[in-house]
Amino acid sequence: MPSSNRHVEPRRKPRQVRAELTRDRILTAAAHVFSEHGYAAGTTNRIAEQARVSIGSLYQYFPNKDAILAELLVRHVDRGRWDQGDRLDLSPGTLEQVVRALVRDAVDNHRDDPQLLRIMVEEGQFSDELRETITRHGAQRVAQVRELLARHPDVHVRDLDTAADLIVFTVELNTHRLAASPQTGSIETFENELVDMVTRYLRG
Amino acid sequence: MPSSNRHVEPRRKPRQVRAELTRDRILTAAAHVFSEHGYAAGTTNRIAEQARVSIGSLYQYFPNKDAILAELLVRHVDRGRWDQGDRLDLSPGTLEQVVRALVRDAVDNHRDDPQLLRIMVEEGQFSDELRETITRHGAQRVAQVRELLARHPDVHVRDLDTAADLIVFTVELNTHRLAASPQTGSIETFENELVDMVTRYLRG
DNA sequence: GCAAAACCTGAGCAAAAGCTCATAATAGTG
DNA sequence: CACTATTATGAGCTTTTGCTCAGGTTTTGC
Repeated sequence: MPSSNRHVEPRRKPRQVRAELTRDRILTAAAHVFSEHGYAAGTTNRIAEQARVSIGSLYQYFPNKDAILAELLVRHVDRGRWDQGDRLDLSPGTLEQVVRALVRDAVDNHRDDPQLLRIMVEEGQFSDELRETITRHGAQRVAQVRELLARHPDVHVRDLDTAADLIVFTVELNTHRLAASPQTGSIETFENELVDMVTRYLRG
Repeated sequence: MPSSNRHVEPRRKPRQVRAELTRDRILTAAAHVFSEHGYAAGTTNRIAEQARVSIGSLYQYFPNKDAILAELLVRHVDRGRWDQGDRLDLSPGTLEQVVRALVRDAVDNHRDDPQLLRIMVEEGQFSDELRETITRHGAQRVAQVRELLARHPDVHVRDLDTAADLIVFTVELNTHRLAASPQTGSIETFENELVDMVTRYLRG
């Protein structure tokens, strides 16, 4: 392929509704194709085909393939920010209730397309700026959970930082897996056990 | 690229030592290149270059790119099988000791090249047969852990199957992460917390 | 209704990557 | 040493794929 990343800025800015629609069709198709075939095998032609749009149209709205993935990631992060603090901030109740809220939050955040998220995080070649955003986003969440734990009287662990890190990651990954693979056991059972594990850990 | 997977059988069978050596050089180089650049960007030419071997030689021992990854995976699985039961079978001691052994085992199993393992599992396009092998291998391990838990008097969980599944996966994934990313905190601290989490969970 | 702007199309170009094959070099054998 | 089997080489063929551009269609503004 020709050297990627030649253009960096977006192309045309949609001015008509149908253009906005086309853009959305492309993004939806891209999400579908990427999560189905992976980033490398998700060709731009395949995306255009899936979107029922000509390849030319695709390149009117996105300077290159990377930009499409980047846009998908930005959208995901934005949506995450939207309902971020809601459930967690000042969430009261027993430790178990807090943990359960945490798990539910993670599940909700991955409901749309877990495969895609995985690909975005693991296969995408992003700019340093975007990578920075991702990292900061993760760190922010860990910090948020840390504060939550610090405030709860029932939490007894040696090191709050490590604990927050550990449980955020554990919940995240198990959620990934739960959503991604056709699970053998029931979802509720798994959620209960996960909540139990984290809760008992935090209780000391 | 030309349609992959045209040949399925291996090519030449090495009859001289130097051939065996070349084959090994290729595999070693492939492991290096794949874990460095990912599967898609790990080109066969790059592998050959890294192995200081001509591209022609590479294709004398491997029918196509996929076969190289497949061979790497087979080798990994075989090596895993080798020291599988050793530490775990009939491992005595407190629950915490058992769990710690479990964690150490996972760490050891990923020590060689965690990046590569990730790529093999997540980016590789394997035959159904090979996928079957991977799945069976995982299920076997879960079953093994399940038995271990069943035997220990201090284990109190609602559902042994789910518990075994949960902790195998959790330990696995956290190990992945620990090994793959330049960790912020110390390794020991993280291991201790992970062990604590699992132990407290199992204790009920 | 009409011109301009916005939008869409898809054949095809150029680079990249998988892979082949004719030929050369090396190792084994008597 | 001579002869054969095995192994190694790398220029280059072929396919794939990211992406362009010349030209057509639709929408908007007047």
